Amino acid sequence: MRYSRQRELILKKVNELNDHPTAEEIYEAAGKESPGLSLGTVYRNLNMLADHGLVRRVSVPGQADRFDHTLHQHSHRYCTTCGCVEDIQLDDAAIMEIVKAGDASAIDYSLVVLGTCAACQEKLPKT
Amino acid sequence: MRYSRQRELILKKVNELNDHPTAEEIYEAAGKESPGLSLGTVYRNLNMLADHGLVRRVSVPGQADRFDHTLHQHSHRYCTTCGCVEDIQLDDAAIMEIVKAGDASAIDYSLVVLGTCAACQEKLPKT
DNA sequence: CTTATTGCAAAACGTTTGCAGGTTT
DNA sequence: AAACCTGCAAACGTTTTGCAATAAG
Repeated sequence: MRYSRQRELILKKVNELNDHPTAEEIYEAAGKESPGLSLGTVYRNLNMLADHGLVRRVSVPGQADRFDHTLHQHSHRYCTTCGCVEDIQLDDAAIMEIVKAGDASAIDYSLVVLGTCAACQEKLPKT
Repeated sequence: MRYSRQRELILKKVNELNDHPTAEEIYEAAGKESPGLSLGTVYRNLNMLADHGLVRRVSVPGQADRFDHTLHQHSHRYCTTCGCVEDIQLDDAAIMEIVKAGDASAIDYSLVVLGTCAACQEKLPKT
């Protein structure tokens, strides 16, 4: 992979926007710093970076893919109220064990939990 | 939800095609039995059926959604070689426990394992 | 008779791709 | 100079939507 200004910028933005930006959001953010940047380039680079393990792709059912600067295996919660995506801390090693018990060929897994984020839980008090 | 011939047929096809058909595949199959059926109607009905819990939507990263007649919680394997999707038997209760431990708000989860299906493992012997 | 549902076609959406020109090595 | 990367725009596959016509209750 040859160096390019655009790729460096895109990677920087994925790290800066440490929520889980979509390609579109990365495009917006990076475009301010590099006018003329094209959305196609953002997609091409995100794919390359993901292939090389420099960012993680987070696929949320029914949504645009998101990109995560955190590289180690971890799971996500999709908030069914506001639609945000956040990292959640699960015992991923234990899950991987269960997964391997059911399918020895497993090399990875993607786990998205449906739930409610902290912010939305406050807004919907059920005291 | 009012009765409709098309909806009944679509539900029947999801049950008959007990692999994990996409909307397109259901459209093909149902179209033979009901010429003039439109793809839009298939999508509308699959959404309705899924909302009412009569079918399950299976979202596989980067692919068209698939629909599953099996209603209870269960996980899937996406074969990284041939791209097929199959049910896998995991200890889902144990996973749900781990999930709830990490996120008390969890109401459901979607777990897709990346691995190799039985057919592909035979074709790639590593004896 | 009222309202849900249909077929159709157009469009929305996220993403990929072909190409000609520019950049990196 | 060769290979890679870019911007642009067109195309892609999937899914949703507006509409007038039809079917269900």
